[in-house]
Amino acid sequence: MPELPEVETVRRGLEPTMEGAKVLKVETRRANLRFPFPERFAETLEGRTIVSLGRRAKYLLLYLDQGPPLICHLGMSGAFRVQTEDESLTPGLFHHPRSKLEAHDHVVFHLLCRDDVTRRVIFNDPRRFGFMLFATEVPAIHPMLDGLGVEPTGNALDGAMLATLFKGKQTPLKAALLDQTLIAGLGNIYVSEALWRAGLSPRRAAGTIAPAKGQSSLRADRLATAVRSVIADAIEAGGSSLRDYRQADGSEGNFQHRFSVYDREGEPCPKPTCRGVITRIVQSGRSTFYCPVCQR
DNA sequence: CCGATTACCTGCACGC
DNA sequence: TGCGTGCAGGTAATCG
Repeated sequence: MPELPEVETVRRGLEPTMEGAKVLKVETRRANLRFPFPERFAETLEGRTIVSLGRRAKYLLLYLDQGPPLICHLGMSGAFRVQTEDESLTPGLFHHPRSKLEAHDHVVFHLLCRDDVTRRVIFNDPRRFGFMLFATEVPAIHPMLDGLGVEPTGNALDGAMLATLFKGKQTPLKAALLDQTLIAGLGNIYVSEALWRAGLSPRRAAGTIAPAKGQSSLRADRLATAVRSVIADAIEAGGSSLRDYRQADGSEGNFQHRFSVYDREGEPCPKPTCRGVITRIVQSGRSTFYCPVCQR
């Protein structure tokens, strides 16, 4: 489900509830998600105060007043929702620990929030590709985070850096952009969108965006700009809501209405002067959407 | 080492 | 209505 913009939206959505909250109790309703929960998962969290919420690529980080941060990954279908005690508990079931839980609610955090109200933050993940692990150090060192590439937020990623990262690579641009060790946070949707904005074919060999000797790095510059802009636009729109994905407050993101090519097979290319038709191809087992006319 | 494929899981849309 | 098939935003293990 969530690529970087969705995880950032989740982080911002949870922040008012979780930042400064004390963890009263943690329930896990099965032994594992993608991986087993860490040893003493609940006990380690209970009694702690959540100092702040961070994000690295598609990883959500809960910084605690003591001990290493909790690393959360939403996988394909993970989502958080917040319940306030008053509205969540059915009369007659007051304080019943299982009230209002739904299928695939795997983790329940009982929190005493800064405003002195008790709330529950519930992690739901039908496919269970998500996971929760403790970092081994503060701020957030973990094998899972080692080797992650540059964030496509901010200004660090520019044409020169992209050209260097992709230099000599024969692999298609689609695969190179999905490689989290190069750029961290892009997923299947935003790779298609960024390549359309850049006017570059997903099939083009990644190494060929580098400028020839003495030439300007036009392609690399265009691609870097496209990646940064699509990520920034998607964050600003609150991410994309597909299928069952919702923001933590229950509202939907808006960016799915602004897809130029993703899931638009057969539609005309939205580029004003282009007569192309959006085409779906499969690359390394996953759908890519692009316009074969204006993306070269 | 590299890149491509498969596995992990459930739900849903679709065709018959 | 039911059943089989394919597909879905993730990463990691395996294969050549």
